[in-house]
Amino acid sequence: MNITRFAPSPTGYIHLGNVRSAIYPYLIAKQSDGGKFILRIEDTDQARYVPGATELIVETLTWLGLDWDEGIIKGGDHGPYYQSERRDIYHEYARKLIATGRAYADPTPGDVIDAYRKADNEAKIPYLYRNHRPENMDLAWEPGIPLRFKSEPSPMKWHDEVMGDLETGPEVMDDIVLIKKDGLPTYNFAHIVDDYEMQVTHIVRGVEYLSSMPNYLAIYKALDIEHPKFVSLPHVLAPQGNKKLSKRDGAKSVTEYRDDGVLPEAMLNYLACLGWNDGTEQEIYSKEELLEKFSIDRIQNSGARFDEVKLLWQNGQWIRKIFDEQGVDELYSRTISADPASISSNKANPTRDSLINFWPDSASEYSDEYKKSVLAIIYDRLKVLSDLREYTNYFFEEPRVDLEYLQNNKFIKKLSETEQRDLLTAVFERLQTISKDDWTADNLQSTFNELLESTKKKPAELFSLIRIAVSYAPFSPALHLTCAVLGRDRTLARLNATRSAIVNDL
RNA sequence: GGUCUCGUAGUAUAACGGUUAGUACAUUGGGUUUUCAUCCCAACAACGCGAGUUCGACUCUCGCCGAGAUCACCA
Repeated sequence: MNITRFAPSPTGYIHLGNVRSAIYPYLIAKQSDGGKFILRIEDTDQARYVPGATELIVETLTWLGLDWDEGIIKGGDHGPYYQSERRDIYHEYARKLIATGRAYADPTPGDVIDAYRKADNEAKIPYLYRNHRPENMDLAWEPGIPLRFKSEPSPMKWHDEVMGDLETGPEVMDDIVLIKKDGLPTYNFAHIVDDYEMQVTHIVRGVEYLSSMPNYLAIYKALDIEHPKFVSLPHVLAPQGNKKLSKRDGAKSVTEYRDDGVLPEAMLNYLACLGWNDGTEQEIYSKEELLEKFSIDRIQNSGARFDEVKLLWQNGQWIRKIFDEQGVDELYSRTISADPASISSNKANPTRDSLINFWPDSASEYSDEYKKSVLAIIYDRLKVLSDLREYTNYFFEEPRVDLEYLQNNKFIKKLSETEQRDLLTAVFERLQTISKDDWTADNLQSTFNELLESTKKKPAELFSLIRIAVSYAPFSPALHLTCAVLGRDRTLARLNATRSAIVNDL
């Protein structure tokens, strides 16, 4: 049975680099029988605390469908799940270390410590606090005085589930701070206590913690507790350069992608496969398939670059997949609400922007049924749902007649204006004979084919002319489908409007 | 600087020590009764370098080079 946790600090939004360290532990926990995924908030640094960050974390996980079994909001047997509320627990463990002589109170002022560091750096010797231990090592500790670990340097060996067998020499072990002046623990100490208390079996975190491992291992040993398995994830790199993805360099938050119309399925799929694969050539994975196929030993151990183009490609695949497998109603529900799940499952914590509308403003006065019929013919060319705003205007508002549009078209510009007028007249008159009841895509298709014969025009010429006359858009779905959805009245009116404009121009 | 990690096409990746080094995105070209997109076909394009082990190395070992991480009373 695997117990894992996602333990972010509430210091801002969650970007793509962070989410993977939520997805993988989620998969590891949920693919084992009775496994648990815990959400713990590491808020021991009050200076970096950003109001609203916790809500954003909850919102992101909920949107991605990474529901936790234990943690904030939900509760559980090992709470509280905010580290700031677990002070007494940390102090209890701290006193154990003091009792065994493995921790000491250190009142040395910060500026003195800085001076040590500066001197060592200038002397070009590695700065290690253990070389500067205070004179009085027996000072009684009480909250208000920093508490340090008393290291006993030795070589360390350990196993990492991703990186393999690792080892370091004694030179990296030091007297790290366990409890800060404000009485709260450092991450270094807090996570060890919490993971033990919460019975975590796998610590999944970024490789940046690798260099602290020897110190952590020493603390586990000093506390005489077993450590969980370590799963170190390589970095997600920014599109440019070789830096890891970071907020500083403008990494977008997960919620920004949601607001652009990226589906949670696609985000989960893309990120899970960034640095992991199951050895087959499969590209599209649902959450269920990931749960079935994910394995720690196939996690990549080199950094992976984030590629937005591929994310958007996968999103396009997912838009089609959802339409094909779950139907237009399901896809439509995604276009009017980015996250229906968060609204129902998270009433206690209503989130900002939980209702997102991806349609053009002019669509608001149209029925759901009409919008669904538009969606059904345009969905297979969407990369993100917000493409609807640009691609579907002409279904909801009258396009502006612009003859230049015709003149700039590579097919239509070959036709004279009189030819254009005559063709539109012919099309108009033929379509007029179709009754409202018979105005179906199939009938329109055969009618257009008839017109092709009777006018002796190439499809590229005739269809482009009609297409532009009814849409004035750079592109549109297949002509017969577009006209069928637009309806008889609108199609005829638009053909007529363009024809009149040409006549006036002559 | 110390310590640690990583290194297959532009990107993400595959390949019991034996393959014409595979796949996907991107790019380029072509095909489908219109456009854009989808879809289909094709092309381009990679084992960082050097030794060693071996009949044979992308794969194992060592060195080098390159890239990254970390060295806080931040996580």
